[in-house]
Amino acid sequence: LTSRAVTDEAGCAKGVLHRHFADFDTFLVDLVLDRAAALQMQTAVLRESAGTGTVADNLSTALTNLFGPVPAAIIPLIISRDELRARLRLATPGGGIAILAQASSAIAAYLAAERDLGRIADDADIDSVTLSLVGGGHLLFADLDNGPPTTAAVEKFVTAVIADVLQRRPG
Amino acid sequence: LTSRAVTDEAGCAKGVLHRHFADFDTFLVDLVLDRAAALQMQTAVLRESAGTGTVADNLSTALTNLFGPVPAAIIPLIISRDELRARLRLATPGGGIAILAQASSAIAAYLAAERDLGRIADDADIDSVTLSLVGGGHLLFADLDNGPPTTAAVEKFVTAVIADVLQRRPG
Amino acid sequence: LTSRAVTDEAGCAKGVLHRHFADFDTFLVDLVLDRAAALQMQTAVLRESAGTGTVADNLSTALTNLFGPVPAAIIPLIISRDELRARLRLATPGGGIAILAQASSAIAAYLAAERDLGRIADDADIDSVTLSLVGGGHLLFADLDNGPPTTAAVEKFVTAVIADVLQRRPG
Amino acid sequence: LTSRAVTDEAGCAKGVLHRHFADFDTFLVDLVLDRAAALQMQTAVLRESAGTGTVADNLSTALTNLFGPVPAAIIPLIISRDELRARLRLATPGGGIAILAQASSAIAAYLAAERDLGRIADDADIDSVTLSLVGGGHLLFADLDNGPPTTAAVEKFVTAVIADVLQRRPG
DNA sequence: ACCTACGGGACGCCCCGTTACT
DNA sequence: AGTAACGGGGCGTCCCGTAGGT
Repeated sequence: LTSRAVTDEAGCAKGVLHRHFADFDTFLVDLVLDRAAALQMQTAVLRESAGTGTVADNLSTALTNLFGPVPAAIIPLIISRDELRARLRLATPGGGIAILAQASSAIAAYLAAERDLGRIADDADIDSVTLSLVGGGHLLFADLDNGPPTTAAVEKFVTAVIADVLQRRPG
Repeated sequence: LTSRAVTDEAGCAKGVLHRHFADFDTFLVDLVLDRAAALQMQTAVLRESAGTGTVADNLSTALTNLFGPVPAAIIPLIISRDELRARLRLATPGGGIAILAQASSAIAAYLAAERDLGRIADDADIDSVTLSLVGGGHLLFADLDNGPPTTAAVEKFVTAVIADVLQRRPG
Repeated sequence: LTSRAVTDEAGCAKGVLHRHFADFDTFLVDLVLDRAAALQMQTAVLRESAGTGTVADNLSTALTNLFGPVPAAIIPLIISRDELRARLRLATPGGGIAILAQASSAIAAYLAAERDLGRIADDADIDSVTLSLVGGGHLLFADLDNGPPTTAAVEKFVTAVIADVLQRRPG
Repeated sequence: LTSRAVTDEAGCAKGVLHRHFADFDTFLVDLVLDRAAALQMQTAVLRESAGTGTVADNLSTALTNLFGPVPAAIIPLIISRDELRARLRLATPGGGIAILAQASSAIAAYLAAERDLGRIADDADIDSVTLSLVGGGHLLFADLDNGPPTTAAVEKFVTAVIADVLQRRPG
C-alpha cells in the first residue's frame, strides 16, 4: 500500500494527498477513522436488534458486517503498521484501537442488552464471550487468501460460542 | 523489518544474509518455519498434558506459550506480507499457514484427547471451541503495545470458553 | 556507466531518471536511438554529397562524422551490454543494430549512388568496400585511449580502400 | 563476467583466484595474454604460408582463426573494460593492444612477405589493406548474436579487399 | 594450499515529501 | 487548487577482496 497506489486509484495527482493530509500515515489514520465511523452505523443496527429475532442470527449478521471486505482490508494495516496503530490509539480516547475495539464494545453492549432483556444468562461472562466472538470472527474472516466464510459456518460458530450463556426458556 | 535491520541486529554484514538465503523473503520463510518447529515442541507438551491437571490450566498454559513474544512478533509479519504468506502456504503441505493453523490443530487435538478421556463432552463442537480459544487468545496477546495479559485474565477467558463443554462429574 | 553516474553528470537526482524511463536499460536504448537519429542527419548529408567533390573526401568526412566522439562512446556500450544490444535489435526493425548497421547502410547507399553516377565501377563489390570502410574506420576511431586519427590518416585509408573501385576517367 | 562465474566454471573456489592473481583485472590481463600467446602460433602459420596456396585463401584462413570463438569472446572485453585495456597496453610494449594489434601486425607482416615474393604489388598500401582486413573481419565475426560468417562470405570479402593489390601475372 | 564465510561498497530501483508551474 | 516534476533516503541485491577453518 503506497501513496502512489492510493492517488492512482483515486485518479488524482500525488500532491493532492499531501495538501489535505500532513503525511501518508495521517491519511491512513483518517481513512481508518472514516471507515470506523461507517461501522458505527452497523453497531447501532446491532444494538437495536436486541430482543428481536434470535441472538445467534443477530450476532452472525453483526460479525459478517463487522468483518466485511472493508474492515478485513483495514485490520491487517492496523496490525502491521506500528505508527498507524499508535496514532489510532491516540485518536480513539476510549481505549483500544479503532475497528477491533469498536466491534468488541458493540458486541459487548448488545450482549448486555440481551442479558437485561433476559435472553442471556445473568451470570454470563460477557467480556469472554465477546472476546471469543470477535477473536474467532476475526480468524474466520481474516483468511484473505480463501475468501469469506459461508453463512452456515458463521452461524455454527456463533451458536457454539453462546450456547453456554443463552437463557433457556423455562419448560 | 528490513534486511539491514536484521543484519545490524545480528551484528553481521549484509552479505551474510544473502549468502545463506536466496532472497529476503526466503529468509523470512525459514525464520517462521524455524519458530514454528520450536512451537511444535510446545504443542507436544500440550498433547501429553491431556488427562493431567485441569483442562483450563492446560489450555491457559498452551495459549501463553503459543502466543508468546516470538509468535506475537511473527504473526503480524505473516498477516501483512502477502508473498511470505503465499510461500508459507506452499511450504506447509498440511494446509493452512504456519503458526496460527499450527496452534489451532494442536488445541483441537488436545480437546479431542480430553473428550476421549471423558473430560470434554462427547457432543462438544471442538472446532468452534478451538476457534474461540485461538481467536480470543490472539486478540489477548496481539495487543503488542500493552504487553501480554495477566495469567488471571487468560485463565478467566479460557474458563469461560470451555465452561459449556466441560464434562461435569456425575453427582 | 551507472545510473548514478548519469544523474550526477546531469546534475539531477536519481529519481529523475527513473521517472522518465522504465529502467536503466530503457534509458540506454533511448539514448542510443536518440544519437542514432542525430546520425541519420549526417547520413543524409553523405547521400546528397554523391556526385560532388571527390569520393574520397566525401567518405572521409562521413567516417569522421559517423565515428565521432559520441558514437565512439556508444559503440562499446552496444558491444558489451547484451541486453542493450538485444533491445536495440528489437527497436530497429530494419535488421541489424543501430549505429554500426546504420553507418554501413548509409555508406553502401552512397557508394551505390556514386556508381549510378559513374564515379564507381559498375562491377564494384559495394558490400565489401563498405565493410572495409566501416570496419577499418571503426578501428581507426575506436582507439579511445589515443584520441581520433588525423584527417590525413583517414584520407589515406579511404583512398586505398576505394582505389580499386574508382572509375578512371576514360582517356 | 564476474569472478564468481569464472571460478564456478573452473570448478574451484573463489579464493584460489586471488591466491594466484592480485585482483580480478590482473587475472583478465593474464587470461588475454595467454590467449594472445596461443594466437601467436597461428600468426606463425600465416607467416609461413607466404608464397604457398593463394593469398586470398591464406588471409581467409587467418581471419577465421584470428577471430575465432575465443578472440571473439575476448575482444568485447578489451573494448568495454577500460582498466583491462589500459593494463594490456602497458603489458604489450610493442604498441597497441593485444589481440587486435597482434592480428594487424601478423597480417601486415604476411602481406609484406607476399610483396617481397612478388604476389603483392610493390606500391601496395599494406597498412591500409591490413586495416581493411582486420576491421572488416572484426565486423564480420563480431556479430555475436548471429554466429560466425560462412567461409564463402569471408573469401568474398578478402578477395575484394586485396583485388587492387594482387600482382597480376603477366600474360 | 584450498575452501567456506564474511565485510562492505555500489548498483538499480522504489517511494515519500516537496516544489515550481498552470 | 491541482498538476507534474524533482530530491533524496532507503531497500534488496550483487559482487569483489579478504580472513579464518581444515
